[in-house]
Amino acid sequence: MHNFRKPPTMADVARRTGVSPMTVSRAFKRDSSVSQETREAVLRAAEELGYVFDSTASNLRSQRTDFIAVTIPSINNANFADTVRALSDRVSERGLQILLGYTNYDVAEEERLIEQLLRRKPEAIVVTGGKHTPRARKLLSNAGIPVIETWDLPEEPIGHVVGFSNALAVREMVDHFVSVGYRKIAFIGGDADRDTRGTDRRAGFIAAMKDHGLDAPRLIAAGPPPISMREGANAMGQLLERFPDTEAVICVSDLSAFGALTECQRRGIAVPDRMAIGGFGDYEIGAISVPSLTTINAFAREIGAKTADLILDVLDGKLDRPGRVTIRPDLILRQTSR
Amino acid sequence: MHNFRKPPTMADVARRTGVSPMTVSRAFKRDSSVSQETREAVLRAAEELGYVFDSTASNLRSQRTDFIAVTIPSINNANFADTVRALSDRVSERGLQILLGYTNYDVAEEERLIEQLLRRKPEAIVVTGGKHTPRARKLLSNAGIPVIETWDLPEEPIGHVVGFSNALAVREMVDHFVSVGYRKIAFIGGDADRDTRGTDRRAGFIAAMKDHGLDAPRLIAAGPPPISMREGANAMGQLLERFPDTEAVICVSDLSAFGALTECQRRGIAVPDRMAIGGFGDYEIGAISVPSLTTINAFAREIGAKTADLILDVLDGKLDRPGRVTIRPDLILRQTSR
DNA sequence: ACTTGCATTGGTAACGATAACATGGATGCC
DNA sequence: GGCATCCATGTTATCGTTACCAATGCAAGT
Repeated sequence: MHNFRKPPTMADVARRTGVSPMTVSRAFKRDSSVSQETREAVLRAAEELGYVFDSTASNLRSQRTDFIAVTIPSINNANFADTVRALSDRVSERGLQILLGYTNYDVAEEERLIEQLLRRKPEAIVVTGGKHTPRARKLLSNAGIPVIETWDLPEEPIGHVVGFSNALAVREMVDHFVSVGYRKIAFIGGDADRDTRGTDRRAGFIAAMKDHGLDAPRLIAAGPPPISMREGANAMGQLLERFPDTEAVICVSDLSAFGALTECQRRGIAVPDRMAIGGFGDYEIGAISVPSLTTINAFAREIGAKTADLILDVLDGKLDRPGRVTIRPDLILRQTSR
Repeated sequence: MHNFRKPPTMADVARRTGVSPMTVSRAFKRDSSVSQETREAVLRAAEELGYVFDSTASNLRSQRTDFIAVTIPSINNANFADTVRALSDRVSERGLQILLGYTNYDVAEEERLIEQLLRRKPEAIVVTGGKHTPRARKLLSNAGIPVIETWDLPEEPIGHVVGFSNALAVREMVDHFVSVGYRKIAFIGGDADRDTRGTDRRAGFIAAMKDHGLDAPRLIAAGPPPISMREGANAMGQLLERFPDTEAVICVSDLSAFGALTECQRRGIAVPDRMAIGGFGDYEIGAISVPSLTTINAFAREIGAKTADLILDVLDGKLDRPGRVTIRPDLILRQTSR
């Protein structure tokens, strides 16, 4: 079963093929100049020996790992997964591989993760969000590789940015809700000090309400992020008890919005007639639930794709100053609201 | 912004601290013997210089990467994400890092991915499923590292196994459905030739039906995996048109089951009275939807945790023969069935 | 006093690929 | 024919860390 001999190296393959190790190295590269027959002979010998290319040596000597480091808050979130998938698909065409880590929505954890990832010497690093510890900022700035902040529009970006304003996106929903007559509007989100995007959305909500001359006392904190469906349901329960006259609620994500919807269904509260609901993120569930969810499409896949384009441009030297790609989220009106 | 000097190495830190590079190296390891004050001096000097440990050199020299390679069918699936998270949390305590790749439910893609991952010289490799191309099997066998197949119970495992029988799990649901009186039971799954776990579940369904003396002509193929909520809804539509007298349907996952449920809701079909629905995977949505979904808990997190335990045992030399950890999925009865 | 043992530190070589440069031979052009 | 050019391949040194072995100093034990 196990093979206890030392695994073969390029030197072994070279000896067997009757060429130099350098030629073997070239044969394993895409576009190096090796004759067709030599390459085939090398690859055949490699296959016979069971040779497996050793990236670790290549990484050290060439000072290239072909890693793109990525941090996301949670591995179990369809929005971030969409972004990573689009990013991964795009950069893998160019031989780059994603090195993924998750922060649990915690900037201290993010700092640890960033340090760990940078040790692996990635070609670029993509972080979700624009809020970081001072040390994390410093690590990123000094890393000497492209840094891309996503899912946010930081005022003082570290390097490149591909994102959108969470506050403005929610504002758009508030504007619409007010325009169709809702006044007593609530917000369901996470605890203020953890989920920075959620906090931005809440801030956007409050500011927008204010601009319409409306107070915003109906704020339900559903716990530390991520806010699950279950927590959304519980929050809706709280909301109905504390502010029974609420007409509409905006939730920090479609997941909590769906949970809130189910709570209404369990309590026999008509949606949207007695209670309107808005979500965020355009998750699949919002499109298919009955009633379907009014939500905001943040174009998760597009964020990933544009991030990939940006990285490739920078690595190709086609972009020498920080790029700033702004995504415009889209309000999607469905059955849970007028 | 960018720092164009060559980044500092251990030698630079050593010079600044007034010790040898070897001592710097030791100071960066957890349990190496360096005096407390030396370590602190080294770390201080490193911080001042902005030194970042270079894993690539370490990996080559020590022949250790501290990577655990993992392949999953899709990055956007809560079950696999749960497994990866549990695995990651557990092994990261020991300084190991997950190197993740996804196969798009395709064994050819899996083969490419496995080869790519093995080049990075991981300490162990975890694959989802027990079906692979012959070359992939060979690559894994010859890799000289622990191989763990998960989410399945292959008859001829390559190395270790942490999984369950997809066929038996579905059988349990069929047994229950029959015991409470359903006879005309359908199955909604993916196309037969791609999703191997889905195919196993379908096979388990057919076999179980047969054992009850029941035919199983009501098989809806909803397309290539993964089967989304939308596809589940479409499949339910097809089912209702082709087999209108169906009493119950078992879906390949909770996602398609929820989609099927919503289609019933749109068509005014009472669940479970006129149509019972069963899912698979115990996703959050199944617990919270109205009505809540009868499903099968495959213990995704436990698979990840036990895989981690197994890997750590093997790496510690505490396990010298292939391990086989069998998970027993659990039938969860909820409101979409009797 | 002398050995033994431990804790701490240092010197040297090596991990396995490839960047940089060099070379031999074929081909093209005037 | 002579010279430039290009293609395919070889030689040498090196990327930055750490395994391995050695050495020093000091405390404890006999």
